[in-house]
Amino acid sequence: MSARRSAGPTLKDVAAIAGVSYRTVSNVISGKAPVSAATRARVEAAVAELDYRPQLAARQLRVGRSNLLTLSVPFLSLPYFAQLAHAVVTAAEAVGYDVVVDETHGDPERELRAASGYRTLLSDGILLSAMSIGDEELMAARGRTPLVVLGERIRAARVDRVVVDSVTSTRDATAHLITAGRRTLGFLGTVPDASSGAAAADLRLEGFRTALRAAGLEADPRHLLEVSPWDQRSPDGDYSREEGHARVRALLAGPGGLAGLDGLVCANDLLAIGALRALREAGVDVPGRVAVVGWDDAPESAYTVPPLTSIAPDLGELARLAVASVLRLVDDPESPPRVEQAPYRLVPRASAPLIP
Amino acid sequence: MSARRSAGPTLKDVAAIAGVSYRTVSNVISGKAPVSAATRARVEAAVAELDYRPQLAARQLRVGRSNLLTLSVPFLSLPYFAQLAHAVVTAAEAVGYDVVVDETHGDPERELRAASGYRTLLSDGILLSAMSIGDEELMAARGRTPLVVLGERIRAARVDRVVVDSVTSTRDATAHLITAGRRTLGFLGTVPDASSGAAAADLRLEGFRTALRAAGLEADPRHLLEVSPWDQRSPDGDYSREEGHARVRALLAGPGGLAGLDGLVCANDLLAIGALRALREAGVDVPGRVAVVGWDDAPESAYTVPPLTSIAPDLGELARLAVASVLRLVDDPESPPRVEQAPYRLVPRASAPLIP
DNA sequence: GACCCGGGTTTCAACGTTGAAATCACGGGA
DNA sequence: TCCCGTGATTTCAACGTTGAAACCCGGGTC
Repeated sequence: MSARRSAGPTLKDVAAIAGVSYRTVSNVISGKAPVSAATRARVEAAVAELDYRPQLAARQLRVGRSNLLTLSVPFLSLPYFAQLAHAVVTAAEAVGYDVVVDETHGDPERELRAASGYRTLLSDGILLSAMSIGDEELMAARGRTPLVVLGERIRAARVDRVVVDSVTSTRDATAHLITAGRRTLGFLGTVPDASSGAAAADLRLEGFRTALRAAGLEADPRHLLEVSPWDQRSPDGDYSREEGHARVRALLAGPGGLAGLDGLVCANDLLAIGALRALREAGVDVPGRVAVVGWDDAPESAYTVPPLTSIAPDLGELARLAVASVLRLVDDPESPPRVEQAPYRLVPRASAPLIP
Repeated sequence: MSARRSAGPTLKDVAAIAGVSYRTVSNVISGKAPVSAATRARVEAAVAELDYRPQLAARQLRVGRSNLLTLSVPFLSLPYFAQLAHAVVTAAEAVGYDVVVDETHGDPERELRAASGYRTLLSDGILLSAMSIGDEELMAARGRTPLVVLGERIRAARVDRVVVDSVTSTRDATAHLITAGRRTLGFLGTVPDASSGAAAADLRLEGFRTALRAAGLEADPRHLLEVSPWDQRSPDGDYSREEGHARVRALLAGPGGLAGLDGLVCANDLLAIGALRALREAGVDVPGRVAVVGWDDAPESAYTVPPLTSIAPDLGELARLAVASVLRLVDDPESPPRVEQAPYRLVPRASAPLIP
């Protein structure tokens, strides 16, 4: 026997029981038109009896809205994106929207498909956290669905974006180390090829350099630690704890060892957590000998040994701005693109105390 | 000026350009009916020219499927649920489904709403990870939408479930400590009120006790550490690092102190991570004096100090089983409910070595 | 040469909802 | 008494797609 379509009562079924036209039932449910108290009561009873639920597909077909947003991120399993997803779901819910989560695994093809709205045809808007694709590709691939880009990888002026300023935030983090008296600073997380790598990392490196310049310092090239190129098969990408661990261990094992390094700025918290482990394994005191700062303020960063000083982006605000932006585009597709900034703050912890 | 509906070309638009009936365009796209090579080419050209995308709402209305599943979890920001969401999205994608993520915050009302399918009317099935509601409530609230429950909180026979065996897994973890020579064991994560608390925690406690009994041991009641009741406002629930930290600190500060405790089984990794911090702060050597095991194998657990021994549920398999179950229900709503088990394994790390 | 077959294509209707406009009931004002 | 207005309700059509069935046409078959 073939599986029948799951029936489900319709407006007409409810109407039949309540003894009214199905349009009246619709009126009761939507509240758009006035309905007498008596009929309203009858209709509501019938709705309850049948456990009627409006069929969103039909409604969407009629009104052209699905009240669904798509959030596209590389990996939901990374703390940053998990937090982001949490924030976006919360922000969307506050305005009556649900969120479809799409994972791109950092695959350029999947990111393009996400930008085009391919798998998500029924969503009213797309929030895309890009990791592999560039401006031109994005602009070429985007479809009619309103799109807001999260993060600084994309810099095209013609698309809406919500960002946290990587340059100034990392500058602040670096300045924090300098204020604490650190003079020989390193950066963990440079990327081999600027075009294929994560742009945010470049910007953070730029912020690092800006702070050094402002203090009249310069970084030893040996202290700019490059991470491995992106690997599709790795579930964690190249900004992982493993990568941080491996890079710092390599530095320690290298000819110069630490070579006087007394402060390490990491492109994100996971790298920093890996770095902490490598330093600990080598018996290097943190923060005594080397101070460490991260970027993300992952929940676990308050529980590392020592607790990690980090840049905490305001993801709640980021999500609210992003949702507001995309809904603005839904209302008015002609609305000119904007770039909005979400705030951040430096969270000082023991890995980089102000008094050394 | 009112915002116009975002137009978007339809089958008819494509048909007009290609010079065929719109039904033929549909045939080309669905591939259900044979189409000559010539017309296929013309249609495909027209599709490309207009950048046509089928309107899923209309398709869904017609065929009664949305190819959308809803995953409902308490908090996406907790590592376990983030990993779970990742696994579910991946498993769903493999069979052509997208996933809508719903966060309940552990709110019973929201869990019931999720079970009923209220906010997710257009999804073909629901995967619910319940935290607050019980069997009867769930059975009363569930609607027509196929539902699969994840986890052991719900024990009703009349609903499909996919679980990881909490009792035997925690028994294994406890036995691991006993094998390593630990004799005075404690459990972190008992819940004050069995009915309102997390059932998984009860089962894990049961597994803990089973292992003790099998070894002829008994737990000192002082070593059964109860966590605070669930608090809606806390973003992390009662199974948090903070809670683990606070409870173990309280034990250490109490009259008996550790009182000989040499092994601690934790209901999840976050509690264990908090416990590790409290022990470290008090100068208690782990694993020298106290061995610690967790449950979850959160990614960060490999990077704690010392690295945490943990039970690793196979979430990939869990997700695949869950998706398969719910799709089976979609195909055949009458299909009798099943309970399926996902495997787990013990991941030994330094916090609980076999040789003390 | 009439008939059938089947690939290719089209016509028709329906999925469940809502905007727009028509209809109805009723009471108050002229 | 008649008309109007307003609140309440209904009729009508349409959103874009697909299942079912009809249609068309050229090539065998007898």
